[in-house]
Amino acid sequence: MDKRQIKSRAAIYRAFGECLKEAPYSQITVEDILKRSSVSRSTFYAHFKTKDDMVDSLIENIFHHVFSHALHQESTHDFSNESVLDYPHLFTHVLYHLRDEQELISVLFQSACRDRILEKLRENILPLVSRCVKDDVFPKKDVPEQMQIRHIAESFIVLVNYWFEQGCDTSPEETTERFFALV
Amino acid sequence: MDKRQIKSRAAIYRAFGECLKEAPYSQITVEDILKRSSVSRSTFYAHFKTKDDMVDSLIENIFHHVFSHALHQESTHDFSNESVLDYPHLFTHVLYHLRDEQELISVLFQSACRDRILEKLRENILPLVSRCVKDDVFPKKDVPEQMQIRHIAESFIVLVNYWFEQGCDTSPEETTERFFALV
DNA sequence: TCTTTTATCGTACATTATGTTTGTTTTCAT
DNA sequence: ATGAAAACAAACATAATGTACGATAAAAGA
Repeated sequence: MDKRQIKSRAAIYRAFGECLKEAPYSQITVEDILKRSSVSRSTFYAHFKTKDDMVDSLIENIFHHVFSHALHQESTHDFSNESVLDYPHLFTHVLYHLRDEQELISVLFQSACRDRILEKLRENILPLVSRCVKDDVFPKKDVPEQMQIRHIAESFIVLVNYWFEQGCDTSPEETTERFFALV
Repeated sequence: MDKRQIKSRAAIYRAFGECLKEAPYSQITVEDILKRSSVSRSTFYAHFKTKDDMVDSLIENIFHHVFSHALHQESTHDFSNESVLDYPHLFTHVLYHLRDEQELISVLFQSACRDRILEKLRENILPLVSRCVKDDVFPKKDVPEQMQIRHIAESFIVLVNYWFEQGCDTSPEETTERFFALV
């Protein structure tokens, strides 16, 4: 991607994050973002169709960073031998990357975008948890398997939420331990 | 409240619910709601400051119905004797009332309002779960108590979510059983 | 280095949404 | 029946949205 595009997008993302500290999502206008980022109106609309579209792109961007490594580990892992993935390490890994984006994610968690970022987290975590359950990493419960998968995935998500609320006060390793203690 | 006010509000709520089936939340304008509800602009603004305000009021309204009975049971319960509240019945009760509002809640769950309605559910469920944990209804885990409370409350919420996604296909009683099986 | 491509900018503009105001009509409560 | 209060219609100022265009600056490629 062109250097200028990267710069524009970064400026927009940053400005939006700052706006979110001062006003609720629905009250932030494209106008506000333009002023703060010093990006011109036409440039904004050259990149994004709407404000919503911009936020989707921002969230996409965050999770690309968070999960690209985890996915890489998965894809390079040799499934032909019977060994099981090191799941705790994988979750810890995800937590490390989330913490890297702590400032922006914290703001998003407190905003009306919260749902969209949690949805994205869910989308990325579900396949991971799904494989865990199929590998019998967790004790089976007397409920439909899909329900248990959802339950465990959501447990991770709420843990992440709690973790961020506390300002990521515990280490990713410890947080993973707590996750496994809970489910 | 005046009959006319109730009628106006109901028309607005209904129209909004219909709009939500056709367009994402942020694209729905006050204009759309006015057309659909046949309520005049000035009336809308006499009731609500903004669209967001209207949604808050709508959600408040739903949960008033859902929780007013449960809270009543709690408040009339005699805490002076040592008996413990019938928690499973209480959760079942909440599920019954949620199911009564199934149509509207289902739409809200799929919209950008999702987060606000879940937040409200969380707000109402947390005190209930909090008391459960203090009454040792659930097995203690080796994590901070607040974290466990959050975890269990969120488990209930995700269960409700799942339940609605499946079209409330199981009975409230059975759903409560599953909840207790999970946590 | 020179040229071509492409992103950004500035400005202007049409369109649409917001929120307020005013006077009138209808409906409710008593 | 009558007064109080709510809904209405219409008009309005203000502000946001999204588009268009030529000019300028920066990056990419030869």
